[in-house]
Amino acid sequence: MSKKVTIYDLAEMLNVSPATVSRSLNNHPSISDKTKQRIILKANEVGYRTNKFAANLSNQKSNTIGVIVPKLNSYFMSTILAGIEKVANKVGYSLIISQSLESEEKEKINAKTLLDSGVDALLISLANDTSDYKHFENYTKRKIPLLFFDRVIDLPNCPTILIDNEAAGYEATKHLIAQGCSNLLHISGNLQRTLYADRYKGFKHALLENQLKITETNLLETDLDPKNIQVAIDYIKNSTKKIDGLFVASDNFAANCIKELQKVGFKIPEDIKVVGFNNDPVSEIISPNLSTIEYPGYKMGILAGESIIAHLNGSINLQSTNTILLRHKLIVRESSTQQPE
Amino acid sequence: MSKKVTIYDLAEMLNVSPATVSRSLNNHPSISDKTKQRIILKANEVGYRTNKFAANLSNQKSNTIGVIVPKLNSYFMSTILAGIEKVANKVGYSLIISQSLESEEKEKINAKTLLDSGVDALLISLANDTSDYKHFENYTKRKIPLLFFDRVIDLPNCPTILIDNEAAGYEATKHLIAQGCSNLLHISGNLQRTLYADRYKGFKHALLENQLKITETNLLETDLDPKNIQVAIDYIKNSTKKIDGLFVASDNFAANCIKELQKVGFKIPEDIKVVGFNNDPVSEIISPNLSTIEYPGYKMGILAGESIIAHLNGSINLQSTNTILLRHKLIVRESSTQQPE
DNA sequence: ATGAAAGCGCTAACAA
DNA sequence: TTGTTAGCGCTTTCAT
Repeated sequence: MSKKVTIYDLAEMLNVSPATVSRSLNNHPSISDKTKQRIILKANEVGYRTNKFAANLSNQKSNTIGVIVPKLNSYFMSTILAGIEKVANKVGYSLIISQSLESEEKEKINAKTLLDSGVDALLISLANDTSDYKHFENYTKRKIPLLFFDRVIDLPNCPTILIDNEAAGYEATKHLIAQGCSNLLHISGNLQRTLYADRYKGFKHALLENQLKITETNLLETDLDPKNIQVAIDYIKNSTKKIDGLFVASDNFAANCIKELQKVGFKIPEDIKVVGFNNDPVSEIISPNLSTIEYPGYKMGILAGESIIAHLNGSINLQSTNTILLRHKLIVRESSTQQPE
Repeated sequence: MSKKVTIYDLAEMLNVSPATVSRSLNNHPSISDKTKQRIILKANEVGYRTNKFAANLSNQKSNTIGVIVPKLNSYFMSTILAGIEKVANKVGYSLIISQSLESEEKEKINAKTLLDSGVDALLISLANDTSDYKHFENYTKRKIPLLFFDRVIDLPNCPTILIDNEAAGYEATKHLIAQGCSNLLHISGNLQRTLYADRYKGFKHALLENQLKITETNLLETDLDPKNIQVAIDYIKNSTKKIDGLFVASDNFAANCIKELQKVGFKIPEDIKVVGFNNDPVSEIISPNLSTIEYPGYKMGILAGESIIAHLNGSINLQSTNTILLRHKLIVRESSTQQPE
């Protein structure tokens, strides 16, 4: 009874050929509606389920999209994933998701595994660690479309989806300066990733534009892991010139900074004004509420999914659209403004 | 050059049979080490990659585990997923992840899709909506192992991994009572899910034990979505008896409650003491810091992954171990205690 | 220790 | 419109 029924079984039951069954099930135009109906009816009746293994082998495609993210358990990433999943699922693609845990080595292994699994396309946000991109060559070689989002790299023919990080960094910093800050610190992620490098660029641009000196003391490069928040706190406490403005490349890290700074007696925003990044829900929970850059994660996921699927369907040529920039926005809250009362 | 090389190609190159190649690549004992080496060497040299489609078809298994979660973009869920992914990946399983978005209908579709994709096992945390479990029958019928975590249901032969929600609810409530609360409100999730029903049971148990009357006004059933926080705030504001203790089934919702209550003039913990659930990072960001129940999400993921893999390997029989309870812990912070100063 | 050959279940080119 | 048949690439039984 639970023996699997194949198209051969169906063919036999209905006195047609397996090919006719296959065509009917795939709604092939050359089959008469009548037999189509007959076959589909029977198929449902006996609980026929197509064997994807066989179909995949025959088609050399899997209706599956691979995704590699640095970490699954981050609000930002899981929001992007939710967006990707939403669109992929709608059109019948499944997602094979894996995490690199910020390790280049694991990213390479994941890329290989996904390649072997026969994913039709790969979406990826790079690990901080990654400095060599050979593991993607197998994809391009086999013409498997590759799309980078958020943590991107410019590879020939691989589209990227991101925001204008430099502009965002510039706006955040300019805002801090406008609020009266003159000794700014930027807490950055790994500068090897262009998104962080770009935010830093924007930061410097704003300083320069306002005749503020830039030295290496204006930058603290970290892994943005709240576990290591103490490094940042110590840096700020021990800074020779009193830091009065903080631009942090992640809300989560920024919120933890605020909390810890408050513990050691700093007043936010009076002593130090803070702007974060991402508009994570935590930015509205922390008190004072955190100024930040709105980063449309869900939308980015939707767009990444849609782009790759459109490409797989052949309806657009991704090679030509090489970079998609999403709109960001500075959101000003209490953490960076003079309190009126 | 990028033409795919098969075992036939290798066989030809090395003047052996495809069978020998296949056996060598799978490290079959009956092949001499010498030819094994020769074949593996050649395979690497020419960049041979096994075609999973063909292997899957032949083996009728995919080295793939399906996962259905209510929402991808929740700290708690993505933490569990991170745990599952970690162990699965280590032993060569890939994860196909999909989200039900709290809809029974989508859960059913996901279950079907994953079944068709030929997952070797399914891990699932139920949608709030789900009230009928027929969509899992196809799995049990085909002897595909099924494991429920967090949002579980008792199905024959399906193990479940969860914490003792009743005990946790009891402890949280008892703690509030010990802190002097006498008019408690429990903000629950959908009571159709046993985890919420159990927390509520524990809540009632604690009230009863302390001779506190239980009426329906002690319970507010919600979807725990911060978007709908206002419902809870209104409920609290309009309550005839002044609520002085709040046990909320989610930290995220609890944190938003605190924030909004403060906005309308309530003092936390002076007016209302609050205990949340999950030990989400937000619980240490909100001020006052939120008392909560530590819920070992990452560990739950690890365990879910390990259990299902052990079962797939035949090394343990999951049918016998039907329920795994993880340890929880009440964490007391400022949101539920009298401030000394 | 190795090889020959029959599947696994579906698809598609070619025929009818 | 439908059927025949040859793959897709790997695994495995049965010989040798």
